[in-house]
Amino acid sequence: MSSAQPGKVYEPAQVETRWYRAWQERGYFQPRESTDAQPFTIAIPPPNVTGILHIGHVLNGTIQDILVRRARMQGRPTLWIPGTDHASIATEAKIVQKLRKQGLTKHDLGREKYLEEAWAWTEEYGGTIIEQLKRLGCSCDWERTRFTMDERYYAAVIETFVRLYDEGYIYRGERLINWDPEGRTALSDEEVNHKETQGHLWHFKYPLAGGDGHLVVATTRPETMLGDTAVAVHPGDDRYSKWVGQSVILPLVGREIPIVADEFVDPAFGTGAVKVTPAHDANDNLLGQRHDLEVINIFHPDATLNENVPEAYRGLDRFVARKRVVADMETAGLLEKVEDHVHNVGYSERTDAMVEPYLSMQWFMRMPELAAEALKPVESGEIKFYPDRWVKVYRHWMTNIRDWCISRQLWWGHRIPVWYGPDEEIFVGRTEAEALAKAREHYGKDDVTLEQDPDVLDTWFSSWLWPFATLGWPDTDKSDLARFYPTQDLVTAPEILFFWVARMIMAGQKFMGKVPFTTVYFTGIVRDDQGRRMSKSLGNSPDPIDLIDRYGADAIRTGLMLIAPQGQDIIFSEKSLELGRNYMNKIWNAARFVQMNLQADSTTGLDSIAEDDLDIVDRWILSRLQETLEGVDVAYDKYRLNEVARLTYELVWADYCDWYLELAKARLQGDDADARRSAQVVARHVLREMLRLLHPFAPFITEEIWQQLKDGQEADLMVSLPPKSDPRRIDAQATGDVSLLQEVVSAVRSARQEMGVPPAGECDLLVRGEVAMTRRLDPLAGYVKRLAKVGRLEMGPAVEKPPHSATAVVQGLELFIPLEGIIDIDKERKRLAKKMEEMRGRLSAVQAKLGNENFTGRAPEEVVSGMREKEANYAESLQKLQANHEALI
RNA sequence: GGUCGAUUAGCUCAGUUUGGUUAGAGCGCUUGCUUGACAUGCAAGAGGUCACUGGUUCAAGUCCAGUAUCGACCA
Repeated sequence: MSSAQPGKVYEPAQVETRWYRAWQERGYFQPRESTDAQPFTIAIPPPNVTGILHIGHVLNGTIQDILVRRARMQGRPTLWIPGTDHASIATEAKIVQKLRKQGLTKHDLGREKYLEEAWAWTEEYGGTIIEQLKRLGCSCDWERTRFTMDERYYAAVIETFVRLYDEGYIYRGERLINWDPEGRTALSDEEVNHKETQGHLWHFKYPLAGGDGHLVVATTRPETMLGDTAVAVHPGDDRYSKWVGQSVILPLVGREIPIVADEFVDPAFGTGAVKVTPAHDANDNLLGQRHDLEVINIFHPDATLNENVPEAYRGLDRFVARKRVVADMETAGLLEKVEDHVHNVGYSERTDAMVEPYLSMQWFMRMPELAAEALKPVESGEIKFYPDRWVKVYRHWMTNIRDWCISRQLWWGHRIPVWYGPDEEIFVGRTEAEALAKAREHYGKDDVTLEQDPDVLDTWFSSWLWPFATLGWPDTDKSDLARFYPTQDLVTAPEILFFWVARMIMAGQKFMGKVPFTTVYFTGIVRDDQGRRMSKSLGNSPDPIDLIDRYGADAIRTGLMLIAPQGQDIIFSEKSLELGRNYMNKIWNAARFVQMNLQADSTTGLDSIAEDDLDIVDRWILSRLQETLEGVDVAYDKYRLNEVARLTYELVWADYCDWYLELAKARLQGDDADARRSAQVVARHVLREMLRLLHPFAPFITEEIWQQLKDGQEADLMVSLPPKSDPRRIDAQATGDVSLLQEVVSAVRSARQEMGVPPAGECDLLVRGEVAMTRRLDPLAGYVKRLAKVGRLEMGPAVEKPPHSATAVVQGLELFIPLEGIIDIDKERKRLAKKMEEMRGRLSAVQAKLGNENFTGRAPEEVVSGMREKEANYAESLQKLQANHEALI
């Protein structure tokens, strides 16, 4: 693969498509064949099949790809399984909406035709998000892409239902469930979002049946009064105790209903008397059971009123009915007052319709045992959460869990494998034939007609199998399953901790006998620059593909990771993408520079240079590289990817580009052939190691540069090795001396700039200090001259301060820059005064500590001696600054 | 109401796990620079009572308690 002469500005578009295709063609996304190394597997959190990529997916996908690419470079057989889920309710809502535009309902079409529509929809929009993930650079094994409605996956879902039913975990019952009148389906508790809503508290008078006076009840939902079957008060409430056991006449309906006493009633809320609607409120339902109250359902499935209410209200929508009831009560003189009231109202996760507690026959899964089992590995640390505070949230949910309503009144999904006999007898089977066989045996005859349950299963009832159903379960002998289960890391948003993560753990234990992963990384939420959650309705969600077009995938990945601390929300702004883009451009140009300086004999490894031939700045950058590698390993172990990104960024930009390459120029552009070659080899070596380090974050640009720098026979970077750690490269002497050099250079630059020395002109520099110090600086003199634009450099203990010079003090060294005719004495005096001020501050802070006997007596010896050393240094510096300040003429 | 998180420079955030240099970065701002890799750049500079109040400690941005504000989840 060849590319044109690299330009000054990195252009990602062409590089990215070219490399993605090449990797795919070379089969790098598939796990390597068996090696001794332990496989590394990640199952993607399946996005909705008809969904499109948003910035949250970008964050999530980037993190997974970083982990996967690192593992792959480490030589592990690596598998990232991609796929999508069918998003039963969301997809169905879209299709129903589309049909509505054509004036049709799904019932007009019939189940079969409807499902054809759904599949057509899936074909049309499905796969978009998969293509988008490719643009991001995700190294998923696309040949193993799975969909929860695939034939094999479907069979796995049915299999689990049958097994769980046979074991008694799944049962059918009439319960008060969360009903979504928009989607016209039951929901699980987790699919209900509670939002604070501004409402009212209406005070209604209910006349006593005895004909003498009335009771006042307060309610937030007036329309449900039509289904009231009691009024309740607290048993200890003196205001009402005389009426307990009597009854009231329900206004507008005329029904006589009892007044009951129940501990549940809060005497302090409203009037202390509440209306009781057992069919439409969870608490009222429990109360109704205790008092054996009648249960009157007043709603149709679409939340219009049914035949159980007076004729005038029938067919009205619940919100229309609310107004009508209030108006009628007012007309009847029974509305005492209305108060503003903020309360929590449940809304459907998917359709945002107000959820109606609704009495209905549904299928449920018994949860407490599964939950107790699934709590153990998280408590014991077998599964680790990052950040670990989610353990507490998990524990709370797992110990307060309720049974899971798994049936949905939808058609798009896995149809419940239950058939009913003419007498409603239940037959469960993997196929109709299996159910029929059971039925024939049960009834003792062949001529049996069965009807299948029309409902489908909750989407999460299929995605909880994701880590093993994607690998071929229930075919347990399939090699994928044996080889890649359990997976290692899961990367997901905390909002689906209960929906998905917890249930996957349960399913893994139940069906595989092993937990499905060992690490769960919870990402934060990506917010806009005003801190708001990204959402379609707000229109504040940028299109990631557009961003990739404009900045490049690498820039987005690195930009995002630099600002994404583990598990914290991210305030997204294009500024961070600019940062990423500039960073990529920086690397590009560093590589360009290195290449421009390479000669045929310098494309060799570091070991081609004798240790003695390494310059001190070579030893320094190699030491910095090593420090970074060690820090990066620690950060990876703790899943602190932003720290990995930051450490790498600092090495690349601050150490390598700003200092090392600038320092190396002296040799690269000099006449000494050996020095030139060693600089080339080290510059190339460190660059290559940085490419390895950065590859998981920025796969495209690193591969592109790698190809330009690699030896002919070397592997592509993506399947190459991680950077090689070598603790012997840590070099304290080089680090110390180079940092002295940096301080001297910075001090001279600062004085020059502040005194207004023309940038192009050279100045002289005189350094006065002890021989031990100047000797350290001696070999670096050439670098000082070059970087600080110094002409004549003189060092020694006896150096005289020339008149009219600017001064600086660095680590006890006095720097004099003669500026005859240029220096502004006043300005220099102020500059020095400021430095002295700063130094006095430090000195007095240190002296305060040392003056405290408790400190000298109780702090560790090395802290105290360190402090004394500091005191001496500060005092010396201050004294020198002061002397120079006074001597300023 | 319960639980958890956040509060550090004008803005966005690191740093808090394991208390001990002069609290860092990017953006923005000021000044200078067409420096033979890069103006998507280089150099220099300004900018911080680390939300508040107490406590522990020789020592607190860091540990503990409380308060305030914002946010998330649960009820």
